[in-house]
Amino acid sequence: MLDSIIPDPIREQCESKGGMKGIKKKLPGKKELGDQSQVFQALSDPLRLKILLAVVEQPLCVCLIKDILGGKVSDSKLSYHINKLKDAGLIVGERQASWIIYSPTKLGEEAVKVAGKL
Amino acid sequence: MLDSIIPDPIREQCESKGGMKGIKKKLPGKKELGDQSQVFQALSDPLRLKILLAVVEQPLCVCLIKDILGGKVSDSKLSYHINKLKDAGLIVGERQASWIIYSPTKLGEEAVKVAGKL
DNA sequence: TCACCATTTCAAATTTATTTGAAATAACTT
DNA sequence: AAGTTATTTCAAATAAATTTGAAATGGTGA
Repeated sequence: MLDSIIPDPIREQCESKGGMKGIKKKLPGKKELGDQSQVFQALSDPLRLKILLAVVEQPLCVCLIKDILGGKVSDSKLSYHINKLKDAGLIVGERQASWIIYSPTKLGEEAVKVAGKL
Repeated sequence: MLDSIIPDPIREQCESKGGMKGIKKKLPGKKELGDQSQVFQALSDPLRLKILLAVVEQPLCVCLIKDILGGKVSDSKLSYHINKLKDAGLIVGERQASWIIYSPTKLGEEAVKVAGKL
């Protein structure tokens, strides 16, 4: 591949990095890519992002999350999105009497710091 | 809302933060949430993540990106994914003779640092 | 136990994202 | 100008994510 016709400066840069083989080796494997993209996918919806940001401000039960989102979301819809965040490991829910209180995980806290930079 | 029946510790914490109103005010608006989630959505696919990581290692033309991905992607598919990254502002392409060389933007570089933490 | 509230689950309908293959551009070579 | 290579565009097909509404679950308190 490196010997086919490609821009000269690129070829040189590639070779100084061990060629295509060298570059490929630095990239994460299937599992790591899959895990990371699952987290990003959980963050890829404005509603979910807002939910995460909210519980980072303050752990909340589902009904208060709903209140924050402004009434335009059904319970089942909300539950679906909460689950996506949970499955991605961004939040956890703990039962307290009738309610389930959601709070961010370590990963969830990281993620919002990160979101701020983008 | 704050006066309906919810767990006591939660109510107190909320009130110390200016109530639901206070919490809502700290959350980003529609535009900001939308922009951030678009970036996350671009990162939410393993193939795209790999493309971004690759061009961060080394600016590359499409054909070399294709090589890195291991031949299992068609040109049009690859082009589609590259476009998503471009639309999200994570990479830019610059023409050099016959080729278009893709490299990360500032945002793209940030994003990969971030991915490492997740 | 019964009725009630908070939340989740399920399957069907809908929307959005991705894949495919063929055709279009764009720049280089002859 | 015609041919070749790199890359993109387009529309149709497929697949995946989201929304909906109804029904289920699980805890609480009379």
